Amino acid sequence: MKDGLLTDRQMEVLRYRKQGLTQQQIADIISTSKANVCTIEKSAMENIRRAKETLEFLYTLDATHLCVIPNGTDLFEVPAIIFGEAEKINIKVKYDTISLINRIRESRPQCCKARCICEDIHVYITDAGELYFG
Amino acid sequence: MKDGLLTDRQMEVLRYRKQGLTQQQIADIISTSKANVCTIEKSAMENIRRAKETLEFLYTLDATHLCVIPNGTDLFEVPAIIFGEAEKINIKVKYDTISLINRIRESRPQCCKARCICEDIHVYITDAGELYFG
DNA sequence: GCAGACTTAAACACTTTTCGTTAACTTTGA
DNA sequence: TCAAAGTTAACGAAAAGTGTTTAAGTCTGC
Repeated sequence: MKDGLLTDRQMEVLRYRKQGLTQQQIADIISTSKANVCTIEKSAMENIRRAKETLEFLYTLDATHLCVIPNGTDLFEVPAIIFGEAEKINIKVKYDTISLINRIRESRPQCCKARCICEDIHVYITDAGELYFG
Repeated sequence: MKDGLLTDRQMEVLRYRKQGLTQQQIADIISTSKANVCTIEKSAMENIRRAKETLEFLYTLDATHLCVIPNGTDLFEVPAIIFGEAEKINIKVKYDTISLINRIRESRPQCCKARCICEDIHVYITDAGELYFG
């Protein structure tokens, strides 16, 4: 039973990158070429993308795609967008403005720098008005 | 460039399952054995587990290692340990005692037998006080 | 106990992924 | 413009994942 999608090599490279090392420096440390470090990093990112998409699929199993909150949106404007889209398809969102903002912050902490959404957020909604952020 | 982690076969089976069909019924529809449906479903769940774990790893990348809760610790003593360690580095944990215990139980169910932590748990924390258990 | 639903293990052919090389290419900052 | 950083393409070998089958196993409700 393996753990995640990423191989040891991929995690190793990502950690070094997070520390700010260049591909060449990492290549020296792990004794390979910088081209190889590049491809390892690239396939790691690809795996991360696939992991996200896999969970998106899960949500779509019992929810429908409502809208996308674009990168750069003010967090406080998000509820109005979501309420508007939900109204279009006649679903009542089961959160009020405040608790919706809290849900987003809890659900995607890495997307919320202060009041600014710093990453596109896909919003899914069930018939019952439950929301998912992918 | 493939999309998610799940194969077409795996998504097919999950969709039928969501509709409430038995493995035998699905086997008849897609013309194979029920044992095969079982293994396909199982590997789909395994892939979903791995997708989640992959994203968890991502979070630990921008969090710092706070401490280790040693195997054998009483679950109810954990919050005090974490609050203490976080205070040392001047970060305010964004959970209170009760919700912290719940977070641990949800996040690492296999580590909590009754009130006893039965596996070392590495605790990570972000500047914002968000916690991850690895 | 019995039937139906589900799980498991071993084995097999097949496909995909990974890590690595070399060599040429583009981007970026001073 | 120069050097360092990063990317890309083509290729190979080894490893891992997938879909299948068959046959045996567990678990559950009646």
